[in-house]
Amino acid sequence: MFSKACEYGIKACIFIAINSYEGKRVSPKEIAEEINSPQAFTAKILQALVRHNIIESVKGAYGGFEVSKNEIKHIKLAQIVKAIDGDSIYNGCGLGLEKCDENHPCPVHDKFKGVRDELKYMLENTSLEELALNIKSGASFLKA
Amino acid sequence: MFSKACEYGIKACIFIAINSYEGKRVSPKEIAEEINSPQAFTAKILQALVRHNIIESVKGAYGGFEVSKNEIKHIKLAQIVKAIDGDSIYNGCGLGLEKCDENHPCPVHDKFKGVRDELKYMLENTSLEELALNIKSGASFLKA
DNA sequence: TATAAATAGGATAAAATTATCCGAAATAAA
DNA sequence: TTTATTTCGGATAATTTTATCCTATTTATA
Repeated sequence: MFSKACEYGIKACIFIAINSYEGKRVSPKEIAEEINSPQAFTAKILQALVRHNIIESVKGAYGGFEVSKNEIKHIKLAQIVKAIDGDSIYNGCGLGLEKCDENHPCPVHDKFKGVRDELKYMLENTSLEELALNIKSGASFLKA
Repeated sequence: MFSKACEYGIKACIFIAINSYEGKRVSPKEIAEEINSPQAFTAKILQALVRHNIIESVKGAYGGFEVSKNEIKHIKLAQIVKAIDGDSIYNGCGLGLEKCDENHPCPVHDKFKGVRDELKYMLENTSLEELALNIKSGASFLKA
């Protein structure tokens, strides 16, 4: 469904958000440990998220990654997914046709529409806040 | 969503089904042309589909790939997808956790449930027959 | 039985994704 | 201003996925 990079990106954002609530910046090292991901690879993904203005980084001593406390509730899963995997999950054809739309549908076009729309709705309506709070309360987990 | 191999596999099955209705066997060459895929790679996927008893192959002169006419309506997309991509699309965690279930859910576990169930329902209830008939009638297309 | 036409399958190669390493640049604090 | 800390970014490597090539094997027909 999502690439590894995207999975790491989502989990990283959640962990960063949790710490940002408490005014704490976190390093790629801490993040990688907490979400069980390769550190250097995770760092690359964090860079991409910074470039897409989803999270912020502060260089130098006492630096790290954070996300604006006010933004946490406004950041949706869709933004993170789009930043890392692009929008093929929304717009791409289920069978990989270059051109696939109502006028020239692939064999599963209509069948997929419902699934895709539900996925899209879910991604666009799930906020980082919601996911972070569930981790904090122990209702969900970032690693096995 | 699906791997390239799986996309090719689904399209190949549809084309084979269409021809099997008319008692015609088809070669990897014809298939690849019709579904716009690399021929040798497609041939490998056909072999896998044969091993999974989804399609049949006949070696030698006048041979080719076919699917039993009576089976076409009973073959579901789910079988093809499972044969090629495995069942990670059903059972795998959306965020890649080794262990992710009701008791130890990843952050998006519940959110994903609906999407995954709908996808599963769709794959299990869409028959090769239905897809093949839509291609025959010109309602959908195997390539752009 | 010989021949031509097909699939089967092993060995590689190319491309994309995932992952690692290391030095440069930035920054806070001593 | 120096130092320690930390992100940035380029280069490279490993792995997986996708793709190609070539030979062996099978089979219908002449």
